[in-house]
Amino acid sequence: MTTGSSKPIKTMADLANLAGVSVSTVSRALSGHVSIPEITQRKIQKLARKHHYRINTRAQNLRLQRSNTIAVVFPQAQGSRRLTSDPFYLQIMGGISDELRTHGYDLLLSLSQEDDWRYTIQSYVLDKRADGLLVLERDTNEQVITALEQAAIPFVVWGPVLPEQSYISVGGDSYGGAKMAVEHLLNSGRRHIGFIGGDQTMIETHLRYRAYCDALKEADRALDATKITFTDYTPERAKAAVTAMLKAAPKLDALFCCSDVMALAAFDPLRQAGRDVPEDVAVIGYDDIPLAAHCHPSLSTVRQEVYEGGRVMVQTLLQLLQGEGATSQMLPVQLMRRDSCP
Amino acid sequence: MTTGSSKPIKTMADLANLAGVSVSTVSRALSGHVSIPEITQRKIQKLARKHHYRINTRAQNLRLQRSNTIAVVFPQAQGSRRLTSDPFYLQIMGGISDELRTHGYDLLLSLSQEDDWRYTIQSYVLDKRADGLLVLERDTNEQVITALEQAAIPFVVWGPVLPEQSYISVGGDSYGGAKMAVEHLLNSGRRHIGFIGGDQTMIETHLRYRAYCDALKEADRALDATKITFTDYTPERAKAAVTAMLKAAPKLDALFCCSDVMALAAFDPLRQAGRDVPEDVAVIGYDDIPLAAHCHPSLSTVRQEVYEGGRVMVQTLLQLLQGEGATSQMLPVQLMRRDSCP
DNA sequence: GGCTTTAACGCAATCGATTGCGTTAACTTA
DNA sequence: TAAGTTAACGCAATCGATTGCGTTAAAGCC
Repeated sequence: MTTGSSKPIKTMADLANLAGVSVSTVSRALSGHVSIPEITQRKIQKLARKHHYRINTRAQNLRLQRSNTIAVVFPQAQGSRRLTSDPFYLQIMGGISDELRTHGYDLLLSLSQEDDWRYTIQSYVLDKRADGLLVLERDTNEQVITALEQAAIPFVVWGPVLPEQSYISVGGDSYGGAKMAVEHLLNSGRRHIGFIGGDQTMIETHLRYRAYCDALKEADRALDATKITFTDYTPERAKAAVTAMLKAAPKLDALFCCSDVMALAAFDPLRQAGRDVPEDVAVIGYDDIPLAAHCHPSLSTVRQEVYEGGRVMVQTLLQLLQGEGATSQMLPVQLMRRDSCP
Repeated sequence: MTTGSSKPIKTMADLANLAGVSVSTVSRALSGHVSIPEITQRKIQKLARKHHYRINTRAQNLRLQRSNTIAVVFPQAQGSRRLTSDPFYLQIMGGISDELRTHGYDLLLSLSQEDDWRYTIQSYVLDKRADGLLVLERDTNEQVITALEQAAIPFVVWGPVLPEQSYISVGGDSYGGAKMAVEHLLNSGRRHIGFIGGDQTMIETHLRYRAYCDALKEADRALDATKITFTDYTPERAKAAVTAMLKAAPKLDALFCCSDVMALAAFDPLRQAGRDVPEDVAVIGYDDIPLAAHCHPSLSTVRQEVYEGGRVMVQTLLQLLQGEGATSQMLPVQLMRRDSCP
């Protein structure tokens, strides 16, 4: 076996030289075009393998007017640090990454601050660096979605599906999940149920809050503003919120939090106030992050199939890109009963 | 103001037409070349802005033989799910992303399984889709690093700096951090200190284990195999490890864990066994994830400046790419004394 | 053998930029 | 006014691929 490695084969031209044919023939041979006899195809393919030749994807994409890349953006509100504190995002990224790879797409990541939105959109899609966008959190005022729609950029948003929405989203059943959780608290005999959510303008928080209200109403319980807090999806803010809530509403006997990270952070002020979980205060979170089942007490929570959700987002976006009609999808959620509210 | 939007300006040729000059002139005007008088430069730049023209980065990069992109790979060992369970990774990604943006680089992400390593390397760098690589966890057997070195691909690894290493890495002082932690446990009067780490072949775990051994030795304590477990960086495995350890070593009065997620997962089996934290068993973790300060009891831990670490990795890689000499960096760590071991 | 058919492959334009070099016209100088 | 200088800009090659169309030569047919 004489692997005469005279010079590295970097381009099709190199390979064409070596094979004694033209670049066109190499291109067609590698892509299996009919006009090249199988014998020649195999010969050239073999040569390419031998010299570890790989098509330059970027040149190919330029020629083919595509990018074979999907950009993922996290439009994190300014000041929010949920992004770097919540494993939720890692799980969804795992699903997105795996699914993109099976389709041969690259993943361009942008952990952008709110300010950078317009720039990000233009820079990624108008530059043709990405074929489409995956948006992992709604902008609070939906400016971004409007911008994306105007720019005619294919995109899929993570979030609950609303009846009248003009864009496509994939997300868990926020309303249903929260309803199950609050009803479970009510069924456990709890009467003073607190709510801790993210920013009020977030659609997810909004839906979960509505579910909370509806569940209380159906149980003939009145709303009590002292037991309702809209804050930020971070442990710090959640902790502060619970501390304040305990002061304002000492009879609190249950807590529904819009994320597991917030729920876990609630344990500390509760214990410091002498309340046992779940005996004195039952707690239910949201997401079912890996730690939820393995903390103490283990956390009851609404499980979202987030990894699967990431994969579905990709599938949906690719359908959009291929011009097939795609539809929003509401993924089922599941109440995980654990020790914090058995 | 007559914004006659006849047709969208997508390419330099469009813009050149509009301005009545050649493509070359537009190119030079936009890049501020001296041979174009300032008057013309400003005129063309203004026109470009007016029509929201943006240079096609991919074409530009092809021409300039660069990619302006850095790829981040997570060589997760098969079966390990740390990737999608540990906020550690999110923090480091935040630093990487922010720093890359300030330098105008794109971020290509690959959450690859071990199998895909060779493919990933070839596909990203040999295809010239990325100028360099950031590696977020060492392969257990360092095969990958060898492959990268052979392929002459610029890369920077996250991890502790070893005296004789041939490549460049950025990481916290694993040995020093662990030493501080175990010494703090000893100073608190603990005598039966357990160790829970990741895979034994992981350099970080190895260094922390050596620090643990050295600290015990210096305190004239013998090693006890029943109090040492090498497992996986996930809450499930950590929990199982602690349960087993409590059976085998009932006198356990302290626990040092190689990640906060493992430490938090240790709380549950400890409590179930009737041990209070920190009264009966003190616990120290590693990383200082956001939740650590806000759980109950709040977690003592070794803080790594992970966000900053991500930024340093990028800076180091960019230095490498510019041909400047770059050096490995050991970032300082800090013992955060909280309630789990005050 | 001459003509048509067709298999196999090459030429050259193209994707959207950059850049060395050549060209044009205005300006300077003798 | 003719020759030389220089400012301003265009031509065309180039990065590494793809592809419509044209060309060549062998094969088929009468």
